[in-house]
Amino acid sequence: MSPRTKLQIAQIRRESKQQILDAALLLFAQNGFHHTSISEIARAASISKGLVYNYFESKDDLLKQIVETALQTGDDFVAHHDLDINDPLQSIHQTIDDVFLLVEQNPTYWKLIMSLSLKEDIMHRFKDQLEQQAQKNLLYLIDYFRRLKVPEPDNEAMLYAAALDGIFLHYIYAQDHYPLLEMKNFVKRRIASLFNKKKHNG
Amino acid sequence: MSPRTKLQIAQIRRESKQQILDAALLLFAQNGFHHTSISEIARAASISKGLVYNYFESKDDLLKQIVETALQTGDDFVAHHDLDINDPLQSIHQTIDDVFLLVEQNPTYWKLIMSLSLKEDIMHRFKDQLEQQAQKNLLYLIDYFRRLKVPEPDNEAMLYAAALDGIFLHYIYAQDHYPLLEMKNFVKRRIASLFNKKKHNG
Amino acid sequence: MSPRTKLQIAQIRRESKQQILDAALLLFAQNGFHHTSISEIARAASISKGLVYNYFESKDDLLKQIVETALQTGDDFVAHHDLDINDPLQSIHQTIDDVFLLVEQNPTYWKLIMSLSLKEDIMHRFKDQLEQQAQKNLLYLIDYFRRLKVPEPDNEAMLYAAALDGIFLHYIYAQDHYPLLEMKNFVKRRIASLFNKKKHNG
Amino acid sequence: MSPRTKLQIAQIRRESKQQILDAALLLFAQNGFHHTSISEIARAASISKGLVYNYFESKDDLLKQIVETALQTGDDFVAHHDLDINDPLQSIHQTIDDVFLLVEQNPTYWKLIMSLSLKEDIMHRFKDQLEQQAQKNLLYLIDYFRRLKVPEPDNEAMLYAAALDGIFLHYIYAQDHYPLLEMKNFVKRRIASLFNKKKHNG
DNA sequence: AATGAATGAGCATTCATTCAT
DNA sequence: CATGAATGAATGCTCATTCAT
Repeated sequence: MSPRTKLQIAQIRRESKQQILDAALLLFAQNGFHHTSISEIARAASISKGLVYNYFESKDDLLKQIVETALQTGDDFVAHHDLDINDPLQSIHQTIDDVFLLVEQNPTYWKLIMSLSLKEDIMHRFKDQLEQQAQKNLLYLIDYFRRLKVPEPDNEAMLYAAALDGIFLHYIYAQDHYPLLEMKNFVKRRIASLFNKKKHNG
Repeated sequence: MSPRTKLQIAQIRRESKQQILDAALLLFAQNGFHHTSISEIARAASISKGLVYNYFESKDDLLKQIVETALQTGDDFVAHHDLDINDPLQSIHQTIDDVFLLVEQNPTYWKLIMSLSLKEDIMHRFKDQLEQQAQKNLLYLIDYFRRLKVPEPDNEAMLYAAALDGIFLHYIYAQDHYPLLEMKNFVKRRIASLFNKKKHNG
Repeated sequence: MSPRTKLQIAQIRRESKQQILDAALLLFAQNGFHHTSISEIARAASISKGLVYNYFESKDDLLKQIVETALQTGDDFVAHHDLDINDPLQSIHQTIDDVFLLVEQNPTYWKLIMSLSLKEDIMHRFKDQLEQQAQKNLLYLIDYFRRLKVPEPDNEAMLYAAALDGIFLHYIYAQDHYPLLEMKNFVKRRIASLFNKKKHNG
Repeated sequence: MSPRTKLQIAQIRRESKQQILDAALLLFAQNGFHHTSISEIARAASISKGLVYNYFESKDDLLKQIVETALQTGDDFVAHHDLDINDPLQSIHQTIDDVFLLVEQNPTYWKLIMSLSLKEDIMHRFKDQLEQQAQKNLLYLIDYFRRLKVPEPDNEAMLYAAALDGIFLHYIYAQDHYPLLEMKNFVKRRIASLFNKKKHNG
């Protein structure tokens, strides 16, 4: 009789919206933005086509919200490292653990971001944000390496940044076959060896 | 108005086809496959829309031939290394020079390939070929490292393979701002240091 | 929380319905029937979308009731003239005053009616009613002119009927810039001159 | 074998475009702009939906070209009167003949223009042009009346302008039943009587 | 070999209407 | 009486592809 309470409505909205976001993320990552129709998303989310527009202004807006969620996750991850001020090697190891965890737990997100990051028509809106975040991460890495007295901290940082992105690219491409854990540990060992070598030489 | 000879016709065909391929590659890389219409390609190639279908069965076929050209270039590049059998470090340096040159000279190709490599709907036809080629390159690298007595040649090779792809990813993304030459030299130095360290320790 | 009396409910219904009608009239006249959505009407009436359907069977029904109200106003206006039987010139002047007043006081209604009157898909339901009313008004005018011994009362009546509609059309189109009062007085003067000329000639 | 000549293509294009324009004009005038779908237009023109977009950028552009044709016809009509400088009464009669002819010959155009002229969402683009044209015509009329020594030339002109638009409105609304010829002659007679009265009084 | 008119399937988006609460 | 989530038909528009010339 009486209409639903605001709480109930908010709950319904949150659930429906999440259903759409989940379905869209999966399909965008799997088939690409342009090869995913609103109809497909609706079908995958078990709702009607029209309902999508109750929650998102447009297909572009839907993508935007997905990408922003992904980038926000990355931002949160970086923010949490502001507090690490002690042992740099420890910090790097922690960072590596975190970033691998991030990718392992949300491979679909990162697949989408990587896939989109090369499509300029779609990503020019996010390019600035993406670059800033990458730059921020790079500066942390450089700082760590500098404190570890690594001889060429800038180059070393860029190399490892590239290596990590390359690893994730290969992981996403090969999905199940890739020895992600093995690579993580190897990267940590290699970085430790940089440090050890310096220590021994000093 | 004398009829063209078969040779002339073949020549015209080859040139027209190449014009289309060039225009399509540029536009696909610039604007994405789905955002490039046959009309645009025809206009860019200064021919009519209909003529495209005299040379290519479909838009997909056009893409396929572009990708195959790119992959063939990579194959040729690998094939040429079958002959290197002497100093492994020299070989690695040569390989690195070659692969950087390849990317520098055809950034558009690699941008397209990288962009497409994550779009399963488009690339599933090329995935096997791409993986085989990557695997082949990886095996060479492992072999080089093994001969250099690097302790974990498999991991080291995978790391550098990832690093190279990561560098190219960053280069393609940042285009003009990226210190590609600096990174090339740094990679070479780092690999040399792997070797030197071993030598000194041995 | 005591249940509302039937009277209260009827009161609420009447008020809600009027709110919807007012909002719809304004929006239909402002933006056109097809460019006004039920959502907009509901928002403008500060009620929910669904509630509109408690009062009106459909969007078409809503329009129908608005148009009928407008036509009823016209009918009432004509009916009130049944009683005028004395001085025809006086009657005509009175009629002109009334009809100008009607338009001045409800420009929105007449704008909507005029706008709709040419859209056959919408108005075919009202066309008969509209024509009958126009015919009735025309007959009054003819009768007045006949009693004033105007030489061609039929043509003269049709001319002035057209002139009035033309004036209202221009007024609605130009809205604020139109000298409606000036035209009203001029029309009255012209009609008086018809009469005077006859009188003098006679 | 050989492709069509440019002349043939231009011919085909002209014919197809005219087919679309004719069908669209009819349907827009009959059912209104918003109630006419591109599919309907295509069906009425016996062509495919997509072909419409080979000739018009959008549905709006199609409307624009129709309206512009109509307005151009009106412009041409006005322009042709620049040359009349002699007997004002003769000029007015000629003008009236012309404008009635214009409407009689293209009732569909004028129906559309009148119907649209009250839909602000559609016509705001043409409003300026329409008003300028109306103003120009009005000034001619005022000038004629002034030269005829009519006492209130401005008001008289506005009245007759309104009367003419009202007549056309009624004609378009009643289509076949309206005594357009009779009204034309009556208007001419009335205007002549204005003149005669003056002459006799003078 | 070459042209471009013509087709029609496919897609994003809107919106009147329904209905569970 | 009242709400707004949900539906799905309809529409403007794009574009790969075909085909007559």
